[in-house]
Amino acid sequence: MKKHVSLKDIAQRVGVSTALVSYVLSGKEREARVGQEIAEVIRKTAAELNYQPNHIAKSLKTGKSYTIGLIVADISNPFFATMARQIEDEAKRDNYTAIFGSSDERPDKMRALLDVLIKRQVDGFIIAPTEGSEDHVRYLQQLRIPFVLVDRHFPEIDTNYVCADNHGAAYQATTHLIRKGHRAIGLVAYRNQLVHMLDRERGYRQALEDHGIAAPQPAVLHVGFDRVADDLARDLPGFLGGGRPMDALLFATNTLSLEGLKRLGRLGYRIPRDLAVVCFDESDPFDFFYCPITHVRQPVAAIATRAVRVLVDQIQDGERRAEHVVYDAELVIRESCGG
Amino acid sequence: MKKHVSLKDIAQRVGVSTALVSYVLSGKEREARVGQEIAEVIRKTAAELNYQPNHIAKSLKTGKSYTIGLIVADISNPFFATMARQIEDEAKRDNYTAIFGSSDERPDKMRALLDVLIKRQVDGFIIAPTEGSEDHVRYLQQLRIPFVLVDRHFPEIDTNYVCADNHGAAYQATTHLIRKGHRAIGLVAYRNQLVHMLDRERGYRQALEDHGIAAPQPAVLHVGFDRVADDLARDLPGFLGGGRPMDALLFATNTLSLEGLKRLGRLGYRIPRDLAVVCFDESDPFDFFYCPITHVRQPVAAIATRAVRVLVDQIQDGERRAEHVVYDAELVIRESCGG
DNA sequence: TTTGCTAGTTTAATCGATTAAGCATATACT
DNA sequence: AGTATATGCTTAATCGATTAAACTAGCAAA
Repeated sequence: MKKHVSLKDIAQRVGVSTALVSYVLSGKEREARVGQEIAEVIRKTAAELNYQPNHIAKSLKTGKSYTIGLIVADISNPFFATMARQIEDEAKRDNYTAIFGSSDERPDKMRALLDVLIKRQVDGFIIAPTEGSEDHVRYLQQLRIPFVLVDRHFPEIDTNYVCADNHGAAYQATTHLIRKGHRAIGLVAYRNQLVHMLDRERGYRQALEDHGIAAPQPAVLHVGFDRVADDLARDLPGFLGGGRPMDALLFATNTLSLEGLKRLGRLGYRIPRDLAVVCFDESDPFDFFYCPITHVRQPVAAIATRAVRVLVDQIQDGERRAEHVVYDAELVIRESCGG
Repeated sequence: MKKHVSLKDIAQRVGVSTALVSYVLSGKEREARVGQEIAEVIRKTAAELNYQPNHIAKSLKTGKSYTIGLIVADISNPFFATMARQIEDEAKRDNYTAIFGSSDERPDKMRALLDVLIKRQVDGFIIAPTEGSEDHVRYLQQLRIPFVLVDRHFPEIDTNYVCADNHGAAYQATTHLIRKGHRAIGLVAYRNQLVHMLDRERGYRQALEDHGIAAPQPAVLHVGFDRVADDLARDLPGFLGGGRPMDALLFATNTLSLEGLKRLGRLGYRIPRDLAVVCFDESDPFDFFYCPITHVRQPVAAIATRAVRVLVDQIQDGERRAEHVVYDAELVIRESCGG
């Protein structure tokens, strides 16, 4: 059992040059004017030997790996896992395959992943960039490697990006809480400067302002990415029960939501009786909570498929200008904001 | 801005042959007796030019891609997403990178994925094989491509595998239900012949038998993988309320659990009052359910890291005999089985 | 002076596929 | 007959790195 069947093996067996075999098997027989009979023989022999072209050799020669590097914060986070799946499916349509890596929201890890994948000659990247990774993004631009940012992006850098309308989503969620009669509405967000997080905060504040409601002091509880549970345990009680007690909370991500809901339970809050809640993202628990949770559904599938499209377009035409795609998010109304 | 810096560029700049550069940059300067000064110059120049070795060229020459193909049922399923993340981290220790693909439990898709990844010259596979993919597994054996099966395996084929003790886990879960006083215990499982599913069923039956309890008729509700919600909607009521009504259910996977719990809610069952429940796998909702769910926690991290270890060992020594690793699962007791 | 060794470096083949260019031979056209 | 064109196939360079083998000095020993 030979380890690998190459063009050469087929060529020898048929008694022709490897060139001819290559032409036939890569569908160039018309352009290369290959004879009908010999083409048939070649095809048959290839099938007999179960020839599998060596994609690596092809890549080396053509300079195209048909591989997409996918860098997210954490592939085990359902938000990114779902996105990964959609990207996989969409990429397959164009014969692309994805290699993934998790940055854990750390710019150094992100950079390391970029370098590993650049060495592997990926044709382009789909990236949920970490905070403080502006230079790494510029680095990709210098190298002229196509990429699309998803979920977040950097307003000061002109790049492709595909994301949800975070401002609008937060605005809508906050407005919903206001309509339901809540006035002391707090936001629980990550302590970072990424635009998706800031937009959520801005959308939230804008909604309060537009409805003539003063933001609580403080209005936002900032939580560290890698210490969500601890920070919430320490800070949530004070945040909720400050000068003027909160009567509603908006959680800015699925992870924050889950930890927050757990903590609220331990603190004895009943939802929506003691506190109304809206969460960002989707999460199975939202449906299973004793009080189903009103949440902001991001169009993950649309973001993923569009990101692939934009990337593939960019790969095929490196000169095309950056695309900025923003999808509306949807407020899924359940029962966590009261009647 | 040059697209790519190669060994040649460095060689020209320094005024030596590419061989020398290669020796220095791949740490072979001792064996190749490269001069100290020139080695320094080469290293400095490489750094200046930000040289990134072309991994593809290297792979072509060495025949090693340092890439692992990961094939699971669905990367967006938290069980597999978590596994993917652990595999990513463990593989990185040995400089391996993972390419993933989702089979959707379909053997044809699995085969297609195998072929795509074989063409890409992955050094080995970690696979959660689909039902009916025995021939594809044998195909890998014929090609002498190292692989490790995870989660499931084929008893009749001698391969590496790493999985949980499904029989023991189901036995333990069922025994727990019995101890809690339940007698009419049903199992909800996928309709397939994969060993992990059969083992769960066998463990369940064995526990009943060992405790002198007759299995309900029917004892198992079989559900199609791609029609979980529909099948449950149609069959669950009859299954529960048959001749002798069920007083406890064991769900064989996380997806079945979630759909099952939803359906039970709609049917008006209160847990554990009307029905006790134990679920397989972990899932965020289990903690958030109005009645936290007793469940079987599989050692996903252990399975993933061990699978990588076994695979890497196999890659390095193709002759080593197949390893069979079975990890105990843990019953996490919550409140869904009554006091 | 010749031989032998060592250190330092280059040469060139190789991995497997792609593809421009070249070389025959056959047929068509004037 | 002589030239042009089409057909069918091969040659050989190439992608970028690896590495066995060859080569060149320089120096020591005999």
